[in-house]
Amino acid sequence: MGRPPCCDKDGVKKGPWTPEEDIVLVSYIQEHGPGNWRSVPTNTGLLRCSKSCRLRWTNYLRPGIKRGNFTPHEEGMIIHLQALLGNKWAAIASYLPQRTDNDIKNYWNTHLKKKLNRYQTAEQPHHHFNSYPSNTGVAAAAASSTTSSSNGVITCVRNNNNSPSPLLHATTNSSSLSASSCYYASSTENISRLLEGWMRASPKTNNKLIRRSSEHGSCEDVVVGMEDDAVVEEPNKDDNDDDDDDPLMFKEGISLYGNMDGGSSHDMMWAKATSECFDKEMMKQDNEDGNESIHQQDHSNSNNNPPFSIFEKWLLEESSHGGGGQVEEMMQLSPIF
DNA sequence: AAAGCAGACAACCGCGGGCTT
DNA sequence: GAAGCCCGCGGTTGTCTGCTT
Repeated sequence: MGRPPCCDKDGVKKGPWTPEEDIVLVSYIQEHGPGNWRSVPTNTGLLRCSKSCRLRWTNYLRPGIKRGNFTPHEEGMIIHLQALLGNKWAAIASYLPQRTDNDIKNYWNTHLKKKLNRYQTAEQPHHHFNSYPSNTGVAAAAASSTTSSSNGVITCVRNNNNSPSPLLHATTNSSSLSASSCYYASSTENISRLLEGWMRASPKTNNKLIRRSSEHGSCEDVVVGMEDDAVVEEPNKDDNDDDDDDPLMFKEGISLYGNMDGGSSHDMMWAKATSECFDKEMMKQDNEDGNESIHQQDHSNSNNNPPFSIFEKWLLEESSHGGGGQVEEMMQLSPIF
C-alpha cells in the first residue's frame, strides 16, 4: 500500500519550535486532549506536520516530564533495561515514567555508550560487546554500572556526570519571548510561565490535564478537574534551580493546564491524589540510595504501569537463578561509573 | 579573541504495526 | 482480505553550546 506523506512537504515549517507555536499547541491540546494528531496542524493553523506536533508534545510539552540530570538510579535502570530489552527505548521509558524515550535514547547515545566504550578499552580490551546477542543491548550488560545485590535489583551506580543541561534556560520575560528566532528550548516550566497571563484571563474552573497510564501500560493524557487551591508553585520561585529532581516539576506541569470547563469532583480527587502520590514517590526516590527504588516505583505505579511488576519478577528471577544469564553476567562485572 | 572541535539535545525521517473501512 | 490511514518507534541528522587550542 502506498503510504501518503504525513504532511505536505511544502509549507511545512521545520526546526526548533517557537514559544508562540508551543502556546498554540498546548492550548489546543488543553482543549481537545492529545491524539488525533493529524487534525492538529489544520485546526491550529500551525505550519507543522502532525508528527512534529506529536513529538513536540510527547517529548517536551507534556506534563510530568523530568529533564536533564539523570540520577545514578535512573542511569542504572537504563543500563539494566537496555541490557535486557535492547534499544527498545519506548519500553525502557515506560519504566521511567518521567523520561521520554527520546531523552533516554539521547542519553544512552551521548553518555552511556561512551562510558561503556571507555570502560571496554580501558579495563576489558578483550571483552567484546558483540559477543552478546545483538538484540539484547549488550554493551550495557558488559558495562552495567550496577553493583549486584541479593535481590538482583539495581542498587548502586556511580556517576559524576550531573551537569545541568545547557538548554534548560527558562524564558521568563517578554523580551526573550519575542526573540523567537533564536534557538529556543522550552520546558514545562517556561511554557507554564508563558501561559501564565493567558491562564489568568480564563475563568476559574481549574481543570487539569495530566498524564495517566491506561490499562495496557501506555500513557494517556486526561483532563480532570482541580480545586483552586490544589496548585501549585510560585512560577518564578525556582527560576535558577537546576535540580531537575524537584518533584514540583510535575505540579508545574499540571499547572500548565488550568482553567478548563467541566470536570467532576471525582476527577478532582483523583488528580490531587495522583499528584501527591507522585510527589511522595519522587521524594522517596531522590532521598534514598536507590536500593529499593524499583519496588517503590512498582508500588506507586501499580495502577499506572501494570507490566512493571511482571518485569520486576523477571529481573528477580533472572538474577536469582544464576544460570549464566545475561543479568548475572553483567552483575558480576565491576562498576565503571 | 577567534577558530575549531566535541558534546549534548531537539527534531526529522522512514518504517512497521494496528485499526478502520 | 486488501487498502487506506494514523500513530508510535528507532535511527539519524541538524544545530546550538561550551571547551580547547
